[in-house]
Amino acid sequence: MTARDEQKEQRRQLIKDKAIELFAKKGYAETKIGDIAKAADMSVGLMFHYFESKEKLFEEIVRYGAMRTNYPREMNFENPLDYFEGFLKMLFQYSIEQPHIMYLFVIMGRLGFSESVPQSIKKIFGEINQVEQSAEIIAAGQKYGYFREGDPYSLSFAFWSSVQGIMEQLAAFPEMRTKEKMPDYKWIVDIIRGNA
Amino acid sequence: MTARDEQKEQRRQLIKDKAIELFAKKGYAETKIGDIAKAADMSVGLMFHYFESKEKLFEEIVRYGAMRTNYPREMNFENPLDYFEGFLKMLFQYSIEQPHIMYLFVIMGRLGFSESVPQSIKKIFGEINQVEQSAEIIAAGQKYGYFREGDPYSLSFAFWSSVQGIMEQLAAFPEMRTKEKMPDYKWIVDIIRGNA
DNA sequence: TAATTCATTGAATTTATATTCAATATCATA
DNA sequence: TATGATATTGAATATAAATTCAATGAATTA
Repeated sequence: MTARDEQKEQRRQLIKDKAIELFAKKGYAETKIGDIAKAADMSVGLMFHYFESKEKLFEEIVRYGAMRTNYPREMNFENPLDYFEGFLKMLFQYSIEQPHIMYLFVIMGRLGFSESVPQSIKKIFGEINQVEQSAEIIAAGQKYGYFREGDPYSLSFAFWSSVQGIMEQLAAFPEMRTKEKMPDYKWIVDIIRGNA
Repeated sequence: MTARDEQKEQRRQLIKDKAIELFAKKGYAETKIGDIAKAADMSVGLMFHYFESKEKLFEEIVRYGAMRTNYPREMNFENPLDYFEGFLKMLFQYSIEQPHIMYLFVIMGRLGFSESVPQSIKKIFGEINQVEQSAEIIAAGQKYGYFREGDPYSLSFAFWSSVQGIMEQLAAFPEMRTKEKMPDYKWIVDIIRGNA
């Protein structure tokens, strides 16, 4: 890769980074190309040199987000509780160091709604189904008493919805993003764990 | 009140109802006046007969939402746990019967972000501080062992963020809004209760 | 019934924003 | 240094959505 290509890649990355933050904080429609340009300190015109359109930029971010918010499958764990504790611990940790991951989470979580999101993007999203996957793990774990009683899918839904909510509020209130003030991941795992 | 005034009030209410659902599902910017008009089965022009502008309509909804999502202060409770259990039980119940309240919750919860929201609206929002109020109740309750250990503000933040997340996901996935599939309010209260 | 007021529409206007484009500057390399 | 390629800008254009408005229809009241 030539020096110029690297430069180009860095510029693109800068734009994506700023856009991720803005899309997470304000949503797709409320984020104007002008906002992103200003955040990345460049002219609006230049944005179109790097990205074909606002939609394509968003699509690229979603594609990236799909990768980044989807570790669980790859994680290996001792027992099913570890699956959730390990993931949350990591997520909360990362959120302080690189708000990045938190923003991606917010963006991905919102895709469920938005009837206005183009089909190509919804498709990427549809392929990940955190709730479904986790429900299976919960169902299996319940047999060994790792989780509380209750419909596994509902438990999984409650758990991931809460995680989503916390990521969103953390995105909105940066003053909560310190070691001291961050929620403890164990509190959240207790949604599915109960006193099992 | 004359018959015509009543008629007018009903029309305004119809518009607000449809708008609440749309604003909750798609956000402010992505909800077009045309969308609301279509949902309320009237012309776009007529919308402006009833509401001065999209922003004023939104403001009115936020004002209404501030009232509806802010019961806790008025609730009386035996012990501090009741405060949260009672509120959540009611909220989840209502969400099935009248998605209304859920949508309002979503709208209110999102106001935290949106730097684009006009000042007048932010002001209404700023006056409610669920997290702050609840933190006090938690702090008081901890002394008597009603809640788990931990920073009261963080606990309150985690709790309300989770509620927010659940309301949002319920708004997005109506198939979860049945007695059987709804999360159990006790699961969520366990965030702050732990095994205390 | 006539006059008045309100409800409603669809088309015209304005405005905000995405997108295009021609011109210029900067960089890389022969 | 000259040439070509890429980066960058600001202004022009296109587009979509909010808002206004004149005209029409329906209800209400004198």
